[in-house]
Amino acid sequence: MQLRRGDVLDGAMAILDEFGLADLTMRRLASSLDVQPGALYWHFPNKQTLLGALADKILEDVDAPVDTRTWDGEFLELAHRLRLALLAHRDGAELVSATYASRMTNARVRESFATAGRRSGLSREHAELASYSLLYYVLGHTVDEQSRAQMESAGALTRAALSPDAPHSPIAAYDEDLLDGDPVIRFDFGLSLFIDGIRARLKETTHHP
Amino acid sequence: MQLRRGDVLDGAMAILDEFGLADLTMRRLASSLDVQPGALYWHFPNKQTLLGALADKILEDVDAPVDTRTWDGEFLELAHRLRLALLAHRDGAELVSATYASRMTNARVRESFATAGRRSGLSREHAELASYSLLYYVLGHTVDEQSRAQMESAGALTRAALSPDAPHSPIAAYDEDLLDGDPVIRFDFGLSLFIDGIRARLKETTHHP
DNA sequence: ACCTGAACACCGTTCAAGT
DNA sequence: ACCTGAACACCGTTCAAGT
Repeated sequence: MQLRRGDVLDGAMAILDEFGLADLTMRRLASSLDVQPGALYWHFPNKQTLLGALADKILEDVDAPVDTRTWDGEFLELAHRLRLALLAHRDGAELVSATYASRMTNARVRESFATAGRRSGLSREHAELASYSLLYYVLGHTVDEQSRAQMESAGALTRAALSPDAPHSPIAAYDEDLLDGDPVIRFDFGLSLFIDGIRARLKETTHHP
Repeated sequence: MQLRRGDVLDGAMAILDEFGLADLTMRRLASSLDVQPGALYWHFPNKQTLLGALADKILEDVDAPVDTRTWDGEFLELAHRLRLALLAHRDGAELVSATYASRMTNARVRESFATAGRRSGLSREHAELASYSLLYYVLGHTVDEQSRAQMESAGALTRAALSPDAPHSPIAAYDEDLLDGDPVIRFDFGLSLFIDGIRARLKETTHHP
């Protein structure tokens, strides 16, 4: 039977989940689908585009309508959904973050953030800016969280083993306990910083009109 | 004369600045230094470590002592320094962001953020968490800003030309003007969100002790 | 101690030719 | 329309052997 665009994407997702982003090569993907590498280039112009489509698939349901009456609840819901979608696939955060940076993924999630920002009372410009800030935070946090989790499951690597050059600074040492806290609580802290920041901005502009 | 570790780093930085991260390969670096590729592996165990050292060099002066009496001024100063240091080299933001994610760069900048957070009155735990949030924001913002600037200087590529698959959504259309605003103002907006968020948290804990 | 030469095991992409 | 075969121009890394 013929190879379909969807099959290529499914095969790519399977390799991602099982072996990670580093092993997701066009050649490996081709051989897992029992075709020659060149065959993939009939369905996708290049690897970057394929990864973009994969990122879109990961983010598929994140921007579904939110059932909340408060704007801050909407932010929280969207941010949590995004985080969970990224964590649902091995290297998911890294993949989406990289394809977002290369503008190969659609920006629907960010637009949802912006819509929530408008609902809060922010101007269009400020809502847009806030949406970028929030996206950067969620992506950065989740890339970090996921890579830490994967390092741990890969055999409890120490910081020293990973960067033998850098002297283990005394400040870095007391990090440990914090890094081991509940990831959702850590995530929510940054989120609350943002939301409180937005709230402060709203008060400012409504008090002297 | 003999090849020194510093020469390798200088050569790497020269390639980065002239040709970008994608062209910074071990083979290209070796030939620019008139040595065989294998020679580099006497000075650095692998490419990742070399990039880590390069990232550290880019961040060298960011965490110098800050001469400000207010904690928010300290945050602003550090964040601005970090942004400028990243923008000072082609693909600097991408490089530092990637090596930070792979934990091959020392985290001194983040620790400076954390110190400023403590000075504001935040608990150690909250100061640490805030420092991560701020770092994610600055890195994400600056990667985005730099890649946009480089796209523009590379010949005014349109969004459509870069991602021919994704339908140009109507919402994305009114972005344009915002994206063209003063980058520093855009940057400061996100920063102020954070700082106001921290301020809100401080009020909370000091009002009912 | 520091580097060469040469190999190993890969990459992404292109494209004439086949069906 | 969809894919094969085969090539092109690269990668990072290793390691015996040289000086």
